[in-house]
Amino acid sequence: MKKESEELVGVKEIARRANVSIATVDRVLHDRPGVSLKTKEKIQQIIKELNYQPNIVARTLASRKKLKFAIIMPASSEETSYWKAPLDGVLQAEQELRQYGISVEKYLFDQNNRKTFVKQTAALLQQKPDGILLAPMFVEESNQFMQQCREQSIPVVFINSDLPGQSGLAYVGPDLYQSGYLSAHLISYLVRPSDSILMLHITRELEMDHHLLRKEEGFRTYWQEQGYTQELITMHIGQTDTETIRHHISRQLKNSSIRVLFVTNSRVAAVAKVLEELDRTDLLLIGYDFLEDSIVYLKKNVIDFLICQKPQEQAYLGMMALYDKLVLNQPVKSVHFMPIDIITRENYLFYNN
Amino acid sequence: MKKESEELVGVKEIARRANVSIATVDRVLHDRPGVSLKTKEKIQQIIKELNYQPNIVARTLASRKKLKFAIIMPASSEETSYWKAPLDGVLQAEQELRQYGISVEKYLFDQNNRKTFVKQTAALLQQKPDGILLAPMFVEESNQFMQQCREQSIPVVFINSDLPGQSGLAYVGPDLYQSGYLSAHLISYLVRPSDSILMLHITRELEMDHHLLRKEEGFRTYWQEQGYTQELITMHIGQTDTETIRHHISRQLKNSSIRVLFVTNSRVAAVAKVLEELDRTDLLLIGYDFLEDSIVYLKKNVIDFLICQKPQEQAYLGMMALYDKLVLNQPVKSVHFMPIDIITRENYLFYNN
DNA sequence: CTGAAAGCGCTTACAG
DNA sequence: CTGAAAGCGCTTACAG
Repeated sequence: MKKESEELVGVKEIARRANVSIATVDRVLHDRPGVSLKTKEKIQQIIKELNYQPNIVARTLASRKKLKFAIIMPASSEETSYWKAPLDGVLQAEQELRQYGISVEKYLFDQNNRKTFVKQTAALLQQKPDGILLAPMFVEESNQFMQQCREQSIPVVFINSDLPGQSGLAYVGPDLYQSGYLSAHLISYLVRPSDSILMLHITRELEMDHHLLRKEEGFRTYWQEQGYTQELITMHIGQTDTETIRHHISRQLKNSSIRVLFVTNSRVAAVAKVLEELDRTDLLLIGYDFLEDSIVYLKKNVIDFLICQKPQEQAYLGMMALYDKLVLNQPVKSVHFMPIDIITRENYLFYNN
Repeated sequence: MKKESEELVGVKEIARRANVSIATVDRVLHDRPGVSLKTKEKIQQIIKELNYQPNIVARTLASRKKLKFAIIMPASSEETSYWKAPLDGVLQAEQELRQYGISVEKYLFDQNNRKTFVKQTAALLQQKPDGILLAPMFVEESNQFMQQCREQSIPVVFINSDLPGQSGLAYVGPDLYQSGYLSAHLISYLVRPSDSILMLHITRELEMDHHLLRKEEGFRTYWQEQGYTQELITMHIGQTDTETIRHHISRQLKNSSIRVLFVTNSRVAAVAKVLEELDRTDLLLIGYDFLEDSIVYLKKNVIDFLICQKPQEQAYLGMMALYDKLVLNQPVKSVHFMPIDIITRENYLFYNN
């Protein structure tokens, strides 16, 4: 009985019961104007009674509406291939969404050059996309961009990191504080009472530091909560070339009890290279992200742990959030924290970004 | 130009070019009989030239074919709620697949009683499903079941563990050997030279042991490869009640240097309970699976690490493999190993089964 | 404010 | 072996 009624529920049946045409039902369904209040209420009542669920497949086929999504994120670079993964996520989403008539335009910028970001946002807005996926690396410029999106009523989803004080449609990415907190926990198993820990922020753009500093904050909080007394040395290296890194690290290692190095981003591969050259692979090295370079050192046991946050999935889910909102008209979770994955020599083969 | 041609590609255009009706194109598309070889080849040629991609949305809408999937796995029980997660994965898939006309029938059995499995497989086959998701707990009975599925040409996807010597459509689950190997690596960071390790297999059904023994094998291999000399005590506990577990563990702990306990399945929660009662939470405890009970002890720092393999996703992906094969006619990866996740007090909040 | 009709790109009987 | 026609459940002009 229940089944039968379920079979019948469609615009046609609703129209029949309301004594109107399916066009009118469609108007109510989409809250379009041109329906008398009385008819509207009657139809809404029937929709409710029947617990009508629209057939998304039919809707997609009939509506030739083509949506345009735009993404803007850093380009993968010599310096770090991190951004290849999010782009892959975008590509995956694009492929799945293509059959629903959604196209995706990609705008990449140089994460060491905020001007390229501004330029790309301008180009992007000219295309008048229906939804935007944004990796907000530059706080100030991103704020301005958000302002424009708001004016044009274009929903924006953040990935990788959010934008302090701004709320887009959703954020998909790591909880940076917890990420640092976790690292501290992990490291607490590895250090002896007399060891020191060297925490390294390796980045050119100061702006990105709010990112790294959140991790440090989480780390320090854990350390204090636990009452650990090991020395914690923090260091900022403003150049990302091996030369500079080697210089600073070898100096630090000369006269100290450092036994653990914690790199707060994907530059851990560069540190691994340095440690290998210095013949100090005995040290424990922990860092971020699942990059090919890093995996090489993970296999060689130079890097001990990598903390990853599924960059590909971040982008994929971000795109799907736009789809849920814009196509399915579904509510979207405003914050979606990614799992914090710990990668080792043994499980890396099974890690899917 | 390219774009224009892409717009036009559909059965209609193919039919026009081949000078046939779209019905004939459809026949070729689905490799149905009733087309002369000459016509068939001509059409295939055009399909290739045009790089025709069928519109799945239209196809789904037009084809009122209703597929029936069946799943058979253990029921979640008092003893362990592990199987709740895979069922959730099935439910999630069911919801997404419903709109494509796919229904899912669930057959659950008691993992401590192989007769219930046999009974359920019989009931399942009577329904003549188009595809099956199977957690093959009982090797012999599962083999017989597979035989029947083969006779009826029903594709089967394994989850959780595969079936030695049998190949279904696909396997989605952990690489058990690597899982044990990883545990050993993790534990190697935690033990001091004088410590001993207690490895615990807690299970009633001997049959399931091939599962656990694979993990032990991986563990031992790592330990040997690395040349570690710490004592490794293995123990099988055939009852899963707290009483029995306490009895065995307290005996072991009495006179030994044991400092790490490694439980090879989800019964780690019971061990945690015992350790708490014995006031031996100073010991390091590592086990499997993301169960509520275990998380409680993880938070309390009684359990130190949990190794998880996304049971929910296993089932979800298994269902999707059936969909890819049966609906989209796409090739399916015959083995899909899950990532090996390490869960701690700090990252559990961000873990999605 | 409302409805009749065409159409989205396929599949499915049915007729020949 | 092949084709004309109806239909899947919606949306979209268009006419009134």
